[in-house]
Amino acid sequence: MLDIKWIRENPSLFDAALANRNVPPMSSVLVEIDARKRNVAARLQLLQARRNELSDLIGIAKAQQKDVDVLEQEAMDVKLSIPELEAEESKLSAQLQETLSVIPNIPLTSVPIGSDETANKCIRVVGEKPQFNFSPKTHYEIGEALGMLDFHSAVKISGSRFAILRGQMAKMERALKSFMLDTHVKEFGYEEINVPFLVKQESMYGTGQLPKFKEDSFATTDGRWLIPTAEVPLTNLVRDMLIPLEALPLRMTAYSACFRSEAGAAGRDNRGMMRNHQFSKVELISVVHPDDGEKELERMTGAAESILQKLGLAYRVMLLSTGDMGFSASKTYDLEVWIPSENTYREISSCSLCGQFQARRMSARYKGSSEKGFVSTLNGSGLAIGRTIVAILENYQLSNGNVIIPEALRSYMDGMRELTGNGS
RNA sequence: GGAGAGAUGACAGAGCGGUCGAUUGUGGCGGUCUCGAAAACCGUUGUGCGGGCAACCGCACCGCGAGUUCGAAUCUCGCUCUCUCCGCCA
Repeated sequence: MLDIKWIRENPSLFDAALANRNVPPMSSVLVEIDARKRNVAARLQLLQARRNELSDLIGIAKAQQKDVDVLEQEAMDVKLSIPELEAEESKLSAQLQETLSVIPNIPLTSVPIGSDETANKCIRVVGEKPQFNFSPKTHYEIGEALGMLDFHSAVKISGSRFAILRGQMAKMERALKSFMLDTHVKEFGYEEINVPFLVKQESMYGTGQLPKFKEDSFATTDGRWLIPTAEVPLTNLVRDMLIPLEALPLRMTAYSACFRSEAGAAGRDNRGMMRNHQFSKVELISVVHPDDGEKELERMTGAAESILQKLGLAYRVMLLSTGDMGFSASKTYDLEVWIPSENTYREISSCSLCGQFQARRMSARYKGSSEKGFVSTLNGSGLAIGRTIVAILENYQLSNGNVIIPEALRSYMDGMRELTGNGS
């Protein structure tokens, strides 16, 4: 949610920013609604003021046992003209609110301008791509050959776009979860949190999934939503809170399953575990003073990168262009990991600064001795576990079909050095 | 699922239908005292919106939504949520 006051004062800046996000200009509509609303409110308030004044006078007159007929008559007249204006005002407020709630965040000036991902800017390329003296297989070929990735059973049980991990690979998923959480807690000072995977509508609204993107997520029969990311429950921890300035920054990390309908993804990544309805992810959340957002984004991105570095995976950091960013973001770095079978980099983490956009939606504020305001929120994957497994399988594959387990993970896997397809 | 209790300011906790936007305590801020600190004492301290250069003024807000009334935190109804007890259950 953007600040209508800011839009009112900077209509052309606002429209220019929207244009960069492929959204048509909206300032004139918004300013118009806002002006009408304030006009109605001003008239309403005059009537209310008179009504309150008359009520006080009646109270005083009655206490003095004076005649109140004239006063009561005027009070009655005033009273009757109020409801119409009230209805008008709440209608305009709702209209303003609805219009604002589907407008995306404004990109920071450091974000490259462009209409889609082709305008994204590569910030750095890190790590060594593996060299193979054979043609590298896809992760699903490797996993199925090892008997550890079972898509047939997944289809039988749940349908397409699910995966079942078995044996050593199931263990690896569990190891990755612990490894990532431990790293973020011990090295980067995040608090480990265990969150619900079902949330209320208000929570989805707070982080920006609703009302605009309801077709992207799954709803339950009792009106709750399956979280598409742990960002939702984690960030909503500060909803309706007034946080003491000295408590900032808040840094939290959580593992969760994530559920996405992938409604618009027909035909993309149909095979394997790149794009499933359910996947595992370790999420990072920061809540900071609004001045500290960009600095914190760098820090958070660094934390996510450290996982890739420890796992020895080659990756690059992309600064997303204005046209490729998510709804709530004002600046986003994607981490893209090297995928040998596709001979390309694929997204494995997305770290976004949302500024005060989410905080305004969910009323998350901070208060210091001499200042107060909406906090700034950030979220980032650290990392998507399913895609991390994909990357490990492909980058560490051997010609005999086995897969080397990255050293950083071995202590979490009873010292195991390779996925062999034998035993569990 | 059954029965009961409750939702008030950052937190705790009062509040006969008429200066109640709200007593009080804690916390915060400022000060007195002190070499300094603690304690004690004094003062101050809600949020949002609108108007004004400003001092300031107005409106709304005591879970949410309706209603009664000239006037509602206080009365009525509906909803939501929380808590306690019983039952069931991982």
